[in-house]
Amino acid sequence: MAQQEDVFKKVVSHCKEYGFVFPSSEIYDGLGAVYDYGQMGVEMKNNIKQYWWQSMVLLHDNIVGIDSCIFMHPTIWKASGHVDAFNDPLIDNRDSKKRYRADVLIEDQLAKYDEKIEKEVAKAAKRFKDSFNEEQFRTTSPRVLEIAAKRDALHERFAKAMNATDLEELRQIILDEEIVCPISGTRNWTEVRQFNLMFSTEMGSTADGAMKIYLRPETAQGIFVNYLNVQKPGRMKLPDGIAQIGKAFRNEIVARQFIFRMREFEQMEMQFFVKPGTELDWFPKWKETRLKWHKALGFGDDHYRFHDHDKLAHYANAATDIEFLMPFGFKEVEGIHSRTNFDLSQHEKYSGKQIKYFDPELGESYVPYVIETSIGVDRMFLSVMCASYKEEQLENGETRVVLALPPALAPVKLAVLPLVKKDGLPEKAREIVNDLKFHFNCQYDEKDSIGKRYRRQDAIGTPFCVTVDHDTLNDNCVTLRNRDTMQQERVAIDQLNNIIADQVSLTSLLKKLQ
RNA sequence: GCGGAAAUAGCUCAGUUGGUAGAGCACAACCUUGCCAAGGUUGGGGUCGCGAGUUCGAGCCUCGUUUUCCGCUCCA
Repeated sequence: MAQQEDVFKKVVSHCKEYGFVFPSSEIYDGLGAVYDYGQMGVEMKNNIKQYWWQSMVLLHDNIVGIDSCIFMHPTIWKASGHVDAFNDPLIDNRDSKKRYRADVLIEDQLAKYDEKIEKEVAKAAKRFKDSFNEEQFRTTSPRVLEIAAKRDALHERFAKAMNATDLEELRQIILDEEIVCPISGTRNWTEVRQFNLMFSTEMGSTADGAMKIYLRPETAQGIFVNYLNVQKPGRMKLPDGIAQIGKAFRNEIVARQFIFRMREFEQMEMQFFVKPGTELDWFPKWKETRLKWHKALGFGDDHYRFHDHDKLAHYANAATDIEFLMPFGFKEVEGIHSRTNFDLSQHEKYSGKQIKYFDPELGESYVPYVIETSIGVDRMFLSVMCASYKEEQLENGETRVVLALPPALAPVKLAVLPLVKKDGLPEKAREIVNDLKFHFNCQYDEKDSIGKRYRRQDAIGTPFCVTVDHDTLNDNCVTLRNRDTMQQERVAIDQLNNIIADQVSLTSLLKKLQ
């Protein structure tokens, strides 16, 4: 494990050293949990996004894409539940250093009153045996009534405090109820603090006319609110899907582990709309479809597993994660959720507009059910980096650092290298670059020894290198070197595009999905 | 946000009991060489995370602060 985390550290510094990922605003000491992509990183990230987009939109004739805005009407986040659910009142115990949600502590306390009542009932049942009338006992026992009264009073006080988001009152409740920390057993509590996980800003340039709006915490809602806008002009029939790639923002309390959890991140989400009652048939289909997409990258099937949720979110009736084996363990990369008709129904309720699909076969309208696949671009990027980073022992005893990226995801596809920096070889190499640069990303490098240049390309994952030597000037052939095998073969310059383009294109990956 | 550790060149690090910064690699130019991290010469790059304090003098001591890492906590 320690060795594995060591690998993770190496990946992080490799990312910085070779222009993949930098801490944001680094010259100003950085900004917490925000990272920028560099010249290599952006190419690879774009390739990942293309792979996903094409697998969704090109390969499924019933899935289309959209690009909705980060700014959306604030009521959308009330409807989705984010305004309530993303606001957690938290409290720390000073002795155990543990942090709790204040509302959860109080809810536990409420449950304890119920337990007390049940205990009383059980005790009485034991005592009176056959003559015991439970219903009567519950409604008349002074002991039970006293506990119930306390419980109801607490419930009312709690609900009032939550409604008003009165943090001091929440703390006072915890003190009055003498709630103790389950770990330390003490009542040494800090203040209750509100953590709003949504970023907000103001729209409107004058102070009095400004409206508080949020930066979206997920891209999904942009799809839901546009469902009929897309479905109608597309004359789309259920089941149909809408895909979107875009930024989302969450003000995480603790954001760590490099780009695994960032405050500004990018999602690739697809919402698949189905007939009510068929959603649990579609759910396993999408699980398999998505797993296949991951496995096609060739990192090994043992790097993936499903993690089915036992505890479901309020909107879901089935949920699973696709987890990837990172150096720090299996971690969620993608979520697949059966979201029922929760979101569309909520938007009907809050907007007052109908969001129904007219089913021509049934001759009736209904709110579609939704299967969601949601994958984090940055997490995907990190998993690709971690799985590709290798330190190889060579026969001559040296180690070489190589990024064994799937060629379709590699930022640079081909490096063209003149063996020496004279005798017309650089000019010949430039010619090759100028011809092939229209087809894929090429680099030209004439600095340092040929071996060193190969290693530099290995470090950024370039699948192919072409070397121009003196013979090239006569026979128009070059040596083509393979990154993974380090084998070389002599090929004609006019064959290069044919040989390379196919192997580095997304098409080769996408065909595995059929 | 709490506790622990750390912060010196692009990277990895050294820097003695306090005396105004070094190495290797990397980078740039030139020479030599030419198929798997070659050699030589020269050069660029650091107000030692930031701000105070102690001191004649702080990379080093004290306090504060920021960031990162580990643990806790949280995670639609």
